Amino acid sequence: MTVASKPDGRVARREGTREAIMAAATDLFAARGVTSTSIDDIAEAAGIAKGSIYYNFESKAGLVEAILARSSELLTEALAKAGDGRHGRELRAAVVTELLELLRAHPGGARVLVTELFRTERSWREAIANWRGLALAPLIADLRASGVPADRAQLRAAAIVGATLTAGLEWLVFDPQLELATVRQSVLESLGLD
Amino acid sequence: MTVASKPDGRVARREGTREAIMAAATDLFAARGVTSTSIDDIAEAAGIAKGSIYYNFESKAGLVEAILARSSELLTEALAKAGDGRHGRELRAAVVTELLELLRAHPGGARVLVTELFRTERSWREAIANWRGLALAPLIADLRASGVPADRAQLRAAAIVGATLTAGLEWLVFDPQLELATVRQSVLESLGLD
DNA sequence: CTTTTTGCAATGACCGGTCAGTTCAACTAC
DNA sequence: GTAGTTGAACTGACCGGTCATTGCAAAAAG
Repeated sequence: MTVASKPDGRVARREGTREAIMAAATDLFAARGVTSTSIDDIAEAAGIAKGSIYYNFESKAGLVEAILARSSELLTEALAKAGDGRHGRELRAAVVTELLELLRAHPGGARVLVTELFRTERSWREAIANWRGLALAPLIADLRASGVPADRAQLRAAAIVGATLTAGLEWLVFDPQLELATVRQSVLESLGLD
Repeated sequence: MTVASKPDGRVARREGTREAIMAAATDLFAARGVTSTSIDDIAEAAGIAKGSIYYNFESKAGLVEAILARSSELLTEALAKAGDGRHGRELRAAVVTELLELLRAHPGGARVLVTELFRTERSWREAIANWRGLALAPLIADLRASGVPADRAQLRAAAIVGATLTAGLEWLVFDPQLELATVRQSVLESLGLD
């Protein structure tokens, strides 16, 4: 082996630290909030030195943006996958399923995203707004294709995603022993999609 | 006068200061988050002295709890009113209407409540959990009366309230020019209650 | 194969600034 | 007189960001 790719073990090392930092930061941000989490807290939780955080990220805001960017990317992929080849109720049901699976795989990222979604005086506000538009695009497009006017489609998309995220967080934060299928079924019933 | 109650105009004066502090703090907390808002910011925004905040509230955490308590109280009242004498789909539709009206009247409080809802390492976490159970009680009770098992009723209540709050915040934060009726109709359609 | 060099990655003590909370003497409305 | 308010001054803890220094893996030289 070894013919093809990565010749340098250093990039792997650095990638490892970046990953450890982001993972630790995501969990702490989710539990305490961004501002209540210090860089020292993150360094300690990640088991690396404070300086390494600033070696790998420009600033605390940069770290937050990197985390939000990845969460948004995953969200966009999930909704794109749900929309692929589906329409109407079937598509909306797939959105619920994909979102819950994503939520289970990355609960911390979702919590950070949700808490930052409606903040108006944060440096990364604009970035979030853009990503949200991108992520919701497939769902909104399908609603519009079904004859729903633009502003209403936006609201309905928000309601569908909001219902799923809220029930999903309720599940993961307060009743993590429940099965995904149970949660899925409940959300579908709530949305009249069962 | 003076027979029955108010013996002193000073309590009204003090109530005014308390109100001004809570109003200013709520707006700032909603936009920037609790930890990113300083006591000096609040005093300046409220047009009162810093000392008055500590005369009227025990601490910053105490102020936050007072705000969350009032928001939760309003939420409980709204859901109780929606549940009064109604059942099934009619009740759930009334929940949507009451919540949106409450949201329009107190957008800041709702935003603070939502962002703190899923935090797990805050001093007021327990208080929020209790208030939430209390507020959702009428909705959950009706779902259970319709034959939904306990854990599912909890999830469905979360989904219904989550859908309404998410769409409602979308409305107030990003499209405040829309009519309440439009938002209401969109949420009802999303929940299959139209 | 062994030794030396190179430069990326990681470190943690440190600095300047911020903020919650305290104190208090003067002032105001009742 | 007294409950409530003011605003400035102060403290001590904490926090984001910096930087001189060290560690270390790979490349170059022998």
